[in-house]
Formats: sequence, structure tokens, C-alpha cells
Amino acid sequence: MRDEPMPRPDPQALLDWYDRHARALPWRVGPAARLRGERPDPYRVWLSEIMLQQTTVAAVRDYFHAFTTRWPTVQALAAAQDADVMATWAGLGYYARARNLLKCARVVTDVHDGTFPDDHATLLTLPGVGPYAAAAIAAIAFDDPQTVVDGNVERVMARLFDEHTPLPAAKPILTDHAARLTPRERPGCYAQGVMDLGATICTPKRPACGLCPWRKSCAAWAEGTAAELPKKAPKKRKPTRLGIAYLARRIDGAWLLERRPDKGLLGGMLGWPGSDWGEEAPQDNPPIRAEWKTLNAEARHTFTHFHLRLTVKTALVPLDRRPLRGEFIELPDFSPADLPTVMRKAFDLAQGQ
DNA sequence: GAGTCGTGGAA
DNA sequence: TTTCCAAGACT
Repeated sequence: MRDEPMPRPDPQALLDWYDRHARALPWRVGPAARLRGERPDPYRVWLSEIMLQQTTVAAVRDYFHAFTTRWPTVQALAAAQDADVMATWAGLGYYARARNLLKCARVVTDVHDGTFPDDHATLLTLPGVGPYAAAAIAAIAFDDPQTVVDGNVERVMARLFDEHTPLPAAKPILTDHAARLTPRERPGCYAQGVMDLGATICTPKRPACGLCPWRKSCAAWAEGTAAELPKKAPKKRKPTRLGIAYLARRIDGAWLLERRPDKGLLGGMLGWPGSDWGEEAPQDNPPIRAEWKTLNAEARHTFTHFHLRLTVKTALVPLDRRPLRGEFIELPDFSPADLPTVMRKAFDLAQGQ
């Protein structure tokens, strides 16, 4: 054990580190502009925070650009067609975020007069905005000293205070630590600084403690336990599910597609008509009468909680044939880029054969 | 509290 | 190939 108490981590040291190492990101205001008093656009802060949930900066970049180019304001987004928003989100995952994004834009436009609320409690009422996002938006866009706790902050706090209680039980403890450290000055920069620290220095594996501005006040560093924190509850193994996807192309080039129901997996997204996905062999129930051919290879895809092996069947159908399910969409109204990744994999297989 | 909900990159 | 994981929210 240590014989001396650990010095309290200094928020100012973290802010100094952030000023020197902050990454330039499209939703951030640079240091020069900030010194001129410029504030980040709440719409862009909100959009980035939703996109960044469980998603890397690298994956978000192009999507953020696509959204802000096509819909520069929350009013513009609120006026968008649902299908266009879902298609533009396609490939980013967690599609409930896109559905809630549109709901939220319409609430802000219709209920809040097109202006984002600036307080945590009201932000929390917005669709898709939870405790993390509400705190992050309040801190970053409005300089409100809210406690921002994401996966990075949990990891940094677990290490600073050498907390061995496994997540998620440790969450209240770590949140309490984070709250005590949050400064009243520049809370937005501080929040982004801790998250940047977690993303670049205090990483899940092989943390670069030698570069950390908080090393001297880190209990896990003193104990040599940083790399094994935070502890997490053991994960369940993923079962494998089986399914069939039916890719019917009409002779004029139109594809037979189906809008998935809003609730559940890939909710609100376009996809191929298909069987249910279960652990038993799927029932062959084509969406249109045709001579179906089964591809040799299957589309494999892993979701959050199961593996999928998707048998792909293809057919060419005449112009006047009516489908039992779904509807034909002609090019260019349909692009494979509008599909969630698992559906695009099936399309790629069909194209390749 | 536990399960659901995507994807791609890294090791 | 498999596992882990990334600025969580919702039920």
C-alpha cells in the first residue's frame, strides 16, 4: 500500500494538456476562435455527440460532413424526409439514433422554436439524448459545468482512484469522482479534454502513462494496476442465427426491397425481404414467385449480441409480376449505399456471382 | 440490473 | 479467426 495520500488530480493540468494536444475536429471551435469568444454551434455539438455514441471519431467524420452539408441547421434536418435521413445514416449503425435524431430535430424546431435548450434537465427530455449527451451538450455548447461521464471518463476515473469494483456497478462511484473534479471554468474544454485523454493516452490497452498529465496523481499508476482497470462484468458469448435474404431484380433493373419496422434490429432501414433470423433452419418463403437460385457463399455478419449466417437467394422476374412482400425500387431511387451493412454484404455477394 | 441495438479497426 | 472495443440510450 501507499504510505502517502495521492495528490488530487488538478483540472487545470488537464486543461493545459488539452490546449496543447486537442485534435482539430469539424464540430469543435479552434483555440483562436474560442479566444475571440466564438461558441460552438449547439446543432453541430448535438449531432456529433449522437454520432459519437459507441462510435469512433474515424467512423463519424464522413457522416458528420454528409449531414451538415445536406442539412446545415436543425430546421433543415427537421424538414428532411425520413427515408433520406435513414439512407444517409446507413452504415453507421445503431439506427435508433437516426430515428431519434429526426424526432429530436422536429421537437427542437416545433416545441423549442428552433433553438436548442441550454439546460441539462430540458436537454434530457429530447429523444435520443440521455445523461451523457445532455451533460456534454450543456458543457460544450453552453459552458455549463455538468458532469460528463462516458466510457473514457469511467476508465480515467477508475484508474485515477484505483477503483476495482467492476462496471456497471462502479458507475455511480466513478460518476461521483468525476463530479468532484469538474471545474467551473471551461467545463466544455475540460470534458472534451478528459475524453481525449481517454482516447489517446489513458487507452483501454497499453495506456501511455508516461505521457499523462495526471500521472503523479493517479492511484492506479502508483499501484501498477492501470492496464487492468476498469474491471468489467464478464461477457456472454454470442449465439449464431440463420436466415435467408431474397434479392429479386426485375428485368428493368429495379430491386425488390422492404422498409423494416421502426422497432427492433435495423429498425426503419431498407432491406431485402427475408426469413426471420433464428437459431433453427429458416423457412423458405420467397416474397415473389420466381425461379430462385441459391448462392454458394453466405453473407456473414456479427451484430452486438449474435452472429448471422445469411443464405442469399437471387431471382430475375418479369415486369408484370407482383410481389407478395416489399416493393420494387428503380435505380437511381435505390443505391446499395442506402442499405445497412449486412444487407449491403448480401447485395455484394449477389453482384459478384 | 440486464438485454437490445451496428460497425469496422486493432490486436 | 476471435475478441475487444468506441464520446450510450432505451426498455
